Amino acid sequence: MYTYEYPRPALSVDCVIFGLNDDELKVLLIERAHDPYAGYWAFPGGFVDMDETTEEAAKRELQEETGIQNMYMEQLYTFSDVNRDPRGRVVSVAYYALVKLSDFTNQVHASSDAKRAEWFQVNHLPPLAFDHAKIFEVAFNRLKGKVRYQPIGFELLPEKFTLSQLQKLYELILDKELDKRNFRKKILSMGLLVELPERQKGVSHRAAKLYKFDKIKYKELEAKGFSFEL
Amino acid sequence: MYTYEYPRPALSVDCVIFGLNDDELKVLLIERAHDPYAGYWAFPGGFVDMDETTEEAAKRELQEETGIQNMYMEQLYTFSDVNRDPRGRVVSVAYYALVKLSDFTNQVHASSDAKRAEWFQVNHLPPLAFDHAKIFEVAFNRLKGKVRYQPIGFELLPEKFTLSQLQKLYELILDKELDKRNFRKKILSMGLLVELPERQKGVSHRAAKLYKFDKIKYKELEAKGFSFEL
DNA sequence: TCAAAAGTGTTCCGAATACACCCATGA
DNA sequence: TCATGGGTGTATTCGGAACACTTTTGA
Repeated sequence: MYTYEYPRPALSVDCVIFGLNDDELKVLLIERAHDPYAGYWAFPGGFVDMDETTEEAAKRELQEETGIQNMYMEQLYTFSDVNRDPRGRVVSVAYYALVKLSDFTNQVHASSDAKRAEWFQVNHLPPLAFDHAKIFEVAFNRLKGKVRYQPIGFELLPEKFTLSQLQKLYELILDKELDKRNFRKKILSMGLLVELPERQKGVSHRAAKLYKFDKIKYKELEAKGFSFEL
Repeated sequence: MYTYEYPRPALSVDCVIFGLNDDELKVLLIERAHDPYAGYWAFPGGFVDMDETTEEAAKRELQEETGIQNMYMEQLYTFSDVNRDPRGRVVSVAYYALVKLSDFTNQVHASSDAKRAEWFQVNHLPPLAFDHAKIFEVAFNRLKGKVRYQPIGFELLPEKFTLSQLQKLYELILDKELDKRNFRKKILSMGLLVELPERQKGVSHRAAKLYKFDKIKYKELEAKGFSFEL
């Protein structure tokens, strides 16, 4: 038991994890087994330990609940509505993360807890627990905003990707169609993509060239004041 | 005394308040009377009560410590380094605020506590307590970023302002000179400024027209997909 | 009459947009 | 041989950048 002179809210973290599956943008949810909100879905999360930052807590929870590691992660917002959790005062620091879904088997095995984890398409989410619908909204808007002026979209793609995959990704996130020629012209003119001596395999049409994102070059350019924009 | 099954970090808020004084961008700091960091300066802040959101806490602290009310305020970031406060584990949700300094007497009277509050120019800050230098850095960068694609600069100016004042403000925040004609052309072309039937008074040169920002029109345009950009 | 800031248009250049056809591949 | 997506260039338009002089006012 721990006692304090003044009352303290509990502090938790929640993670909105985006992944790209073929032509669909998805988020990872976990089904709640117990009340409150038994049967509802929620973002993975948990309480912050005393010897870890909130970011460390978010990564730990993610690892524990889904086995996912080493993803791109960023703080989203802190949610502190007094009644957001019926069990009592809980303030939650939300993070959002981008993962290369291709790195995982299609189903993320929920961990120890025998909780069920599943990827849902972003515009077909089931009923969410707590204020998680609000959290998702903030996360998705942040992603839409950020993807345009920082090259974080690549975090969702496999190491090697085609220009069409990249374009489709942007079309999904920004929710509008882009012109193929203009898109290619612009993205290639930045000089951040490396053309690989490889092509797509096993497709029943002309095989596309594969590219990878040159992170090192991006860091260099960024330091010189270059700004990614799409 | 309050007792919990698991230990909990304390939860506080800190506010970075920006104000514009003539030709200088300033932030409000409070001198610490006691250890830790006695004699250092810190952003106003305090602990979050159980019946208020973090945003409410930030506004309350600001009101208590400085008397400032009704300013533009936005959540900045949550700082959770394990050792950021030598007294123990304290997680702090930081906010930044923009105030019309013209609304206040030049010196903000520090409140009850007999703490000394003072406005400092943003590039001549005294030594700051805790991780407040880091907080300031994040806040200033956020301001620089946000001011370009949201019309928040107006929150720093008086109701009625001249185009030169507006331009100077942007030059200060973005830290670069802007061309007068291009600036005016662009800002006026947005149709968000209302020309008032008034002019500057008591200046020893040609008196400038006064304008005000049309917030209602901005909301309308924003809803239609217009995006402010400078 | 001087100093100091207000106010005002045009030209040029580069980037964004619009747009259509042939190519390679496996089924 | 057909269906499917891969790959490519040009003309036009629009917005950003550069740039200098006249006007007004109070000291």
